[in-house]
Amino acid sequence: MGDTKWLNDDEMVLWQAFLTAGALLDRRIEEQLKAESGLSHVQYEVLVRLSAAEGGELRMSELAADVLTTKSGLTYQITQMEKAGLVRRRSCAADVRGVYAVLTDKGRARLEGAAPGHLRVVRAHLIDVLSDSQVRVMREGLQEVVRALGGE
Amino acid sequence: MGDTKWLNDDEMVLWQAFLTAGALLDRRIEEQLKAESGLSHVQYEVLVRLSAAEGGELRMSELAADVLTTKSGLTYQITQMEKAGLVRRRSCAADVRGVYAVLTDKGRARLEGAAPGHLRVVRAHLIDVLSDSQVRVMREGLQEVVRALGGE
DNA sequence: ACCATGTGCTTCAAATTTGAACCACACTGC
DNA sequence: GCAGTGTGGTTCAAATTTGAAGCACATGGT
Repeated sequence: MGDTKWLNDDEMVLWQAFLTAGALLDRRIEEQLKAESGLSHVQYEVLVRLSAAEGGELRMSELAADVLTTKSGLTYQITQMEKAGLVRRRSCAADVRGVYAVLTDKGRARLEGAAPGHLRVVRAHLIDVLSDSQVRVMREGLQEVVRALGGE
Repeated sequence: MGDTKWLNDDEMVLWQAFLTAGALLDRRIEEQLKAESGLSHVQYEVLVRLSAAEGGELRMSELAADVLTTKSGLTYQITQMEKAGLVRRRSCAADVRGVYAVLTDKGRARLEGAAPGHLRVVRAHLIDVLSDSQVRVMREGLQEVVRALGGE
């Protein structure tokens, strides 16, 4: 199979910036969230998804897919969060194997406490450094990338 | 400290797509690299940086910064890679505390073997799904984000 | 009803990551 | 010279992630 198509300068820089931005931003978010609310980013995302869902509950598998983690990874996190009282498990009536993760009042409160600070970080380092048109173009580009990766 | 400035639709979608694209792409890369070359993404990046450096060697701290990992994280990886013969350590003449990570021939060969496959994944899921103008805008936008995060 | 196969979640051990010590040395100013 | 502070790397234990099994049940076809 033939020659490798290397990246040109723009492409190279884009790829590098994509990796760097992702890593640094994640780092900041992780720090901020842990310091200010005692949550990891995954846990925060779990709370977000649950609070947005009907009745504040979701099946484990769906939640795992939503927060982009593995099944076993989610099992671990939900166990932690259950110990912390942010979430509880409820078994599914229709399917005995099924499990719902349910947001508790404490969980919802924690999310509400954490959201503003989290938002500030996302704004400060991502959204607010971009112009409206950059936001639009990047939104479309990234959606395309997600599509290419089979993210629905 | 007043009200929280929430994200509008475009911003929300951008942020979500950014997270999703990053996570999914990383997953693909990790799989592909491990399957085809027995490397993790971090290890691949280490090889890339070393091969690009003068004499194929870099100080541990600089390398850690380059590949966006922590000092202890790099120590661990370099130890693994040293066992695999991809890299070796050399102590620094000027500063007794200093350590260089040095690329071995085997390491360079491994990188050369891995690069084409890796490139293909990056192209297939990121670069080639974007138009030239999207690449330019996203490059600039992401560089701005990196700057905002203090990535030099 | 029954078997074969698939699903949903958990469990397990191994690999990796994290962050806080820690050690040995470099450097600065006194 | 030398105390005080900073740096470069490593070490350590704890937390998390990963992927392969495993388990118990659901489902479709016969």
